[in-house]
Amino acid sequence: MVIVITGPTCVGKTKASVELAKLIDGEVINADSTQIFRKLDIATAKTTEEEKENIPHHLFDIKDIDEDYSVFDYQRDCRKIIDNIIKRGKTPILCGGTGLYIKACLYNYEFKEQSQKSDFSALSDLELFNKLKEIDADTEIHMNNRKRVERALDYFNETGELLGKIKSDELLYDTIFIGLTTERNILYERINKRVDIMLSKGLLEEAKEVYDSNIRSKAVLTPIGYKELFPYFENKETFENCIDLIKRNSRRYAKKQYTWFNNQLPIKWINVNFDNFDETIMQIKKEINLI
RNA sequence: GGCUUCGUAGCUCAGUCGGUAGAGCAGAGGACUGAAAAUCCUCGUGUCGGCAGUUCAAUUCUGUCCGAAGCCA
Repeated sequence: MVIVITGPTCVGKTKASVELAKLIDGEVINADSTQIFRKLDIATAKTTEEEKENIPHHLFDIKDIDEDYSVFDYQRDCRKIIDNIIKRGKTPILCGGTGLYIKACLYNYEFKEQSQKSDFSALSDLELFNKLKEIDADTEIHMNNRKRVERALDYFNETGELLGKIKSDELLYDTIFIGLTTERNILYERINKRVDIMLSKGLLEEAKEVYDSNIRSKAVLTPIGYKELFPYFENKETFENCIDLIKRNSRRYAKKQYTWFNNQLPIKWINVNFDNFDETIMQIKKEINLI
């Protein structure tokens, strides 16, 4: 059986995964797109060595920030590790908030091995969209979502299939999806407070290091907590405004995660008891035993 | 105490030469197969500070009261 511990940012997934692993002889697999990368520690709220409590952890710190990594890679890597853990008689616990990674790994998402990005830069958004309309007259992809329009065209050229109309509703593993949650305003307070805690742990220094590296890869520009501080390093924005932006983007991220989870995964939601976390762990355990 | 300016959406403000109002931000909802902490879409009724007057009609003009800021005593 595979256990997924997910939910919005800042609900205590990390802690829950370790506590649960201790209880059921499990191993934790990272399901967070940003914690894949080395050096991105504080901003991504990565599990520290101390927090791991000797529980095996997988897919953390496996790439440098100038390297590329995508859902395709994750699917391959994660499945390999899941199979290995199960073979050894232990329980894999996927822990993280990147819904797409979780779904791509556990469901019958089919990616083709050889994929190339075409150069569409000569075409305007409208021209590109019209090309997509030719192959898929009633596409649901919006014209302004250029990234996805381009991907749909490439996908059609490679596979002859229409992106967005692929079925992926078959679960490949016996899985239980646990979603940790709490009231929206409590979560937002926690997020705001955590950014301040991150600062006290050295977020500014970490961000400065990333900034000074001059690397502007996906790994650097995707997480919340670095790019927002760049204007401050360039004296274009006040420190306070940059920090507020980090908090705001984190709150929006949490909201978007709810939208995704509620519409894409069969999640069993559990209200976190922050004052008595053991009780929360017991609730998770109870859910697992029902299976 | 006197004078001046201001009071409009959760916040910052715009506007109505009198016909009950709209931007940005915040916020909410949604989409989702190689950037997913990404990318993209949709959503604005609020005693226009209170009361009274003029008017067919006042958030807009007038008076007064309340509140805020500034200047003069």
